[in-house]
Amino acid sequence: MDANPKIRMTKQRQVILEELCKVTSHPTADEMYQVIRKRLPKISLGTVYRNLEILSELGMVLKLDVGGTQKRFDGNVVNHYHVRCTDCGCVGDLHMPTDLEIEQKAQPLTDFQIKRHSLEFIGVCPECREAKSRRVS
Amino acid sequence: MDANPKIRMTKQRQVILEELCKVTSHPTADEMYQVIRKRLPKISLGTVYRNLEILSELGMVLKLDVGGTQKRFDGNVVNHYHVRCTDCGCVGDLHMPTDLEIEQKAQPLTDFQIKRHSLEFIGVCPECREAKSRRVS
DNA sequence: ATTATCATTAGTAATTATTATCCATTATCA
DNA sequence: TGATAATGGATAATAATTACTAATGATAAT
Repeated sequence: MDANPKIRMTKQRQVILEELCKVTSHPTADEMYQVIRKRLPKISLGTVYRNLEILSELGMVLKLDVGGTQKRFDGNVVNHYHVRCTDCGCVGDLHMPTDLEIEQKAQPLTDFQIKRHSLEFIGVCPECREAKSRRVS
Repeated sequence: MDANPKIRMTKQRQVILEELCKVTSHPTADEMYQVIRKRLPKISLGTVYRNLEILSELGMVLKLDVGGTQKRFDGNVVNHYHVRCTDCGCVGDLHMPTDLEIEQKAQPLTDFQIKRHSLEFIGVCPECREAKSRRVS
């Protein structure tokens, strides 16, 4: 294994990147797999995992470590915040300027060397809210 | 299974709560298991998981969904922020007033109903920083 | 006090998400 | 063209967590 291997943009890798950039739903690896399979029926789940990992190492996609059991992926690499639904676990974007000052404010309060921050809002998505109110009435 | 079962403060449950409140290290379930075993050698890992879950549902401890592969637990239920080390994954507290305004600012920008937010700083802990500089020199 | 009930336990099996391995295939470049 | 390295698909392995089960111990009712 070379330290700096030549990256090939294979069909599989390209389709994964394309499909991820198409959506704003922050899919899990398995959700990606289901979508990709429609275009490449022979692709394996391992390939999806491997390529999402590689693409995220290259900085072409974002691997999100938001709450829940599964990692999620984002085709939008520009720094932004997220909202997660407590009920269904879905994740949406929250387009609000990221606060860089807060890292400066936090730095004197810890002996960790702060590199970045991640802010996640937690709430209920419209669909789940709708489902809840229907249950009550 | 009753919808509202009577919960008993068993020895196991109490020791788990005690030991978690003693530390500020935000241990994983397995780390808790290792500590508890010193006092209750016969306890099983499943019991630790089950009780941490129950205690967090009761609001007596906090289940943290910070990055990394394992969930972490916190005996301090007062809302506060955390710092996570990119290298070793350890988690520290960051005692800075939590910003409630930010939820109000974010609300108009999403159709999710925001309940709370979680802010995590990401950096390098003193130990790992030390280890790094030693490797260079 | 005795018994019936029910929460809880330890131990183990099962599940879920992810990563690693193996070998055939394909692309790249000398 | 032929050598070499990257990649893919299939499958096995691993890690973290959850579910299941029979036994145990507390609680409440008689």
